[in-house]
Parts: sequence; C-alpha cells; structure tokens
Amino acid sequence: MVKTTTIHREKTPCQLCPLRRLPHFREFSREELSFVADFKKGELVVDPGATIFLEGAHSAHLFTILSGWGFRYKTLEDGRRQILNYVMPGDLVGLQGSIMGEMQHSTEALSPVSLCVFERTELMALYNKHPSLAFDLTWIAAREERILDEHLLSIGRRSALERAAYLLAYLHQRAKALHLFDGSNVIPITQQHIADTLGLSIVHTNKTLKKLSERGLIRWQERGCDVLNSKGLAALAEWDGLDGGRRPFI
Amino acid sequence: MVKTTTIHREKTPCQLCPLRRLPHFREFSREELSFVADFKKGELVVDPGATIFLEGAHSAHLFTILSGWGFRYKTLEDGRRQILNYVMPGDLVGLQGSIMGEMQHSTEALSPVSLCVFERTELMALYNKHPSLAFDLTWIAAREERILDEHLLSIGRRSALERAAYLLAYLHQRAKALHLFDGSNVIPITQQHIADTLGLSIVHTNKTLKKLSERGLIRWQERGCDVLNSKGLAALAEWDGLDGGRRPFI
DNA sequence: CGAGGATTTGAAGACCCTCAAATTATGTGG
DNA sequence: CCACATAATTTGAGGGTCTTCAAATCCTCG
Repeated sequence: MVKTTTIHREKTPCQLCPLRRLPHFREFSREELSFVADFKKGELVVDPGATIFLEGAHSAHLFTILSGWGFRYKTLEDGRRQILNYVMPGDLVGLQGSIMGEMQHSTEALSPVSLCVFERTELMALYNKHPSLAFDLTWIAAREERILDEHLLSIGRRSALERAAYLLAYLHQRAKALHLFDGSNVIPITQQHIADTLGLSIVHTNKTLKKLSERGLIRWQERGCDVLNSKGLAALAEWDGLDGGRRPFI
Repeated sequence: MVKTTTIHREKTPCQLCPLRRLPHFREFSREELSFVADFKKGELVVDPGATIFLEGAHSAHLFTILSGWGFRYKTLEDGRRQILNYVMPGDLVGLQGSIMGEMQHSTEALSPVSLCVFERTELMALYNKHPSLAFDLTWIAAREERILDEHLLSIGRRSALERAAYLLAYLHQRAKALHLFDGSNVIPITQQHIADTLGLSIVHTNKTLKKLSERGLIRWQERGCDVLNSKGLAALAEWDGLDGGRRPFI
C-alpha cells in the first residue's frame, strides 16, 4: 500500500475538540481557546508507517496529535535505531525543531494519525500574547524531559524483564488516561518497536515478552500487546507511574 | 570532610556576570538583564558531593550554575543509580520541579559549585513580562530534551566503547565551549560516575576506559579524565557534536 | 602511618546477541 | 476466495559482552 498524506483545511474546530472533554487535560479560558483556534491552520492525516518528521528537517510547521499513535526515534549510521518516546493525542510534535531550528530526530506514525497543523512563525506571537500558553509549552517540554529521564533510568539500569514491564505499563497508563482503549487494552506496536525502545535485540525481546505472558501480565495479540495487569507490570519494574494531575495541551 | 552549604546575598551582579562575556551565550538586552538581576535573590555555594536537589523535593527555588560541575540522577529502590546528565555553568537547575511541582530526580555537585538563586513564585512574572525570556526557558528545556535523546540513543544502541567515547566527547565539548579548561582538559569525575552514566558496571567501565587510553584518545588522571583527542572520540561514537550556535541562559 | 576511597586485574558465569530457520500472520493479485 | 510474497513472531544453538565476586594496588587525607 502506498503511504498517503492528506491535508485538510480546518476540520475539527478547537472549541469542539474531543480532547478537551477529557478530564486528563486542563480547562482553557475562552481567550486561550480562541487564540489556539486561530493558531491552527488545518489538519493533516497520515497512514501507518508514514514519516511525520525526518531528522535534519527544518520544518515550517509543528503539530499536535489529534488521534492515533506514533513514535520518535534516532538512528546511527549503520542503521541501529533507538525509539526515544511515543506520541499520543494531545502531544506536541516538532517543538524541538520549532524552537531550536533543526529536527534531530524522526517521527513516524504507528497507526493512522491525524494532526493539527500550526505555523512555526506564529510561535513568537504565542509567547507575546499568551503567557499562560507559553508556560504550557515549557510545561510540555519539561514533561517530556521527565519521561526521558525515566526512560534513561530504565535502559541504563533495569533488566530486560523490568524494562519491558516498565514500557508496557507506561504506554498502558498514558493510553488509558486518554481513553484510547475500547475494551481491549491493545497497544498497537510490533516487537521490533519494543526491541528498539528497550535497546534489546528482537530475539531477546520476544523471549522477554514470553516471560511476561507466562506471568499473566500481558498477552501478545495480532497487531500488538494486550495489557492484562498494568499494576503488576509497574510493580515488577519498581515504577511509580506518571503524575496523575491534569495537564495542558495546545 | 563535612559538606557545607553557604548562602550569600548578591555577590555577582548579573550585569558583570562572567558567563555573559562568553561567546557561547547570546547577548541580552538591557531590559532582560535588569529583570534577571532583579529575579536573582542571592548565591549559593556547595561543596563537592553535596546534594543540590533531592528527588521528591518541592523546592521554592531554582538555580543557574555560576561555576562548577554537577550531575542529575535517579535511583531504583535497591540502589541502582542512573546519571541522567551533567550540569555546568549557565545551566538551569530545578526547572522541572519549578514548572511541574515536584522534583523527580536528584542533583549533586561534582566540584565546588556556586549557584544563582531564583524564586519559583516569580517565574510567572517572567512569563508575563518577558516573552523573550519565556521563550528562552522553553529553549533551554528543548535543549535538555535533545541531549537526553542523544543519551538514550547512546545507552540503548551504542557498544560500551562507543558509549564511553560519546560521553567523554560530549563532556569535553560542553566544557570547552564554556572555557572550563585551563590547559589541562581534565573532566572531574570518577569512573563510578562514568559507569552510572553509561549503564555499565564499574569493572567493565574501567576496562573500556583502558581501551580508549590504549588508542591514545584519553588519559586517566588523578581526579578525572584527560581528553587527548576529542574528535577521535566523537568519530568513534559516530557522534556529530552539539549545535555550535549561541544559546540563551537566565 | 593508617583508613577509606578509587582504580586495576583476574576469573567464572549470566545475560543478551547473532545466526539460522521454522512457523504464523498479513496483504496483494489473480 | 485462493496462492503467493512479505512481514512478524517464535524457537534453538552457540558465542560475546558485560556482570558479579574477589582481591590487590594506588592514592588522598587526616
């Protein structure tokens, strides 16, 4: 199948944004909302496997994920790939590039992904006119930093089993807060993605996931991982979980 | 030796800050400078080994490193430690905690460290009155994120030798840009720090550093690592180096 | 001079990797 | 709807990297 990219003009008005109804996100003032609605230039829809950003790009846009799953990654010259983090609805994509000039990682869609499109050139206006939203941008960057801290701890110091447990608990918790599951709890990734996130080979990843299955914590399904016992995974990894408070998004 | 902590009132006026003379940092307007000078409440001096922030703390302050080296780290319950990143002059310490409420990592001094002290409660005023400085804060957070991305790639996908080479090239490049070396190029860390940064045991770290020495890339000294060939280290790690442009700091 | 921390070395074993191949799912074209 | 090609998962075997345990040496500092 050919990977397509479709741009639409203004499909979902921000005032009716389905994400804003989730208790996971903080409430916005009318002024904030109208600014963001103006900031938004349109929507982009990409197929699974499509590249949203490529390392080295100087993009004129940044995005907020409206629906779908994706991931950020870097590669070494010989092809070794490290997945840095996953992106889900409400996540800002491309802030690093917008703030600092050049993208130093790539971003790829895991599922069909729709994105709200913003213009990088209008970012300064946000800082000038809406300090509260400017604060939110820093908040979002600080949150990403915090998550990366935990990932570093995981890759650096946890065993393969603990790492896998942490990752799946992490993804489950995030997706659950976003009401991304419809009964099934299935995370839409391949074992190759998990391997490249954990810094493990695919073979050892497979054997590690099997151990988690044998303990009744997960079940591997067609197209992804079904989390059966999220708390058990977190306990195995000695992971406290994410901050449960409400968070902003642009 | 007892670890002491000394607080001074306003020793170095921001207008005369030695860091501002470095070409590494961007120029500030008179208004920005006077705001920051007002924002600064005093200075703090800590001894090597002292804890600047402890995980879980809700600190009323945040800091900028004025001089010295330190590092951020997290630990698992059984004591396994992962060093997340190093802090050097011009780095903001405690932004995560100030923005999000609670510190989720600890920070410790490697050398004598002096810090400029800011009040967390005045952070919102910065966003309200100085959009350019607010942008800088996001910039600083995005930069940290970018560095953590590279560290993740390193720990996840590079071999022990490559990892060590990357870390030492990274530290050398940062310190060099800050004119931290006085002829010697010695990075003031122990092999235990390196091990905890790379996610390796201290034994294997020692053997890995020996290989780098044998290749003439470094030389281990009393109290630290002397980098003999920074480019060679970067090449070995397939690392492109940091963005050479000027950067902001508060 | 003695104590404690840091570095160094050796040896055995665990964990994880690579290689190889079988099996199962997925998608496409006829 | 079936046949084929491709992708993803699974399993086995052997080997290498890195870990742990143990102990010696060196250094710093009181």
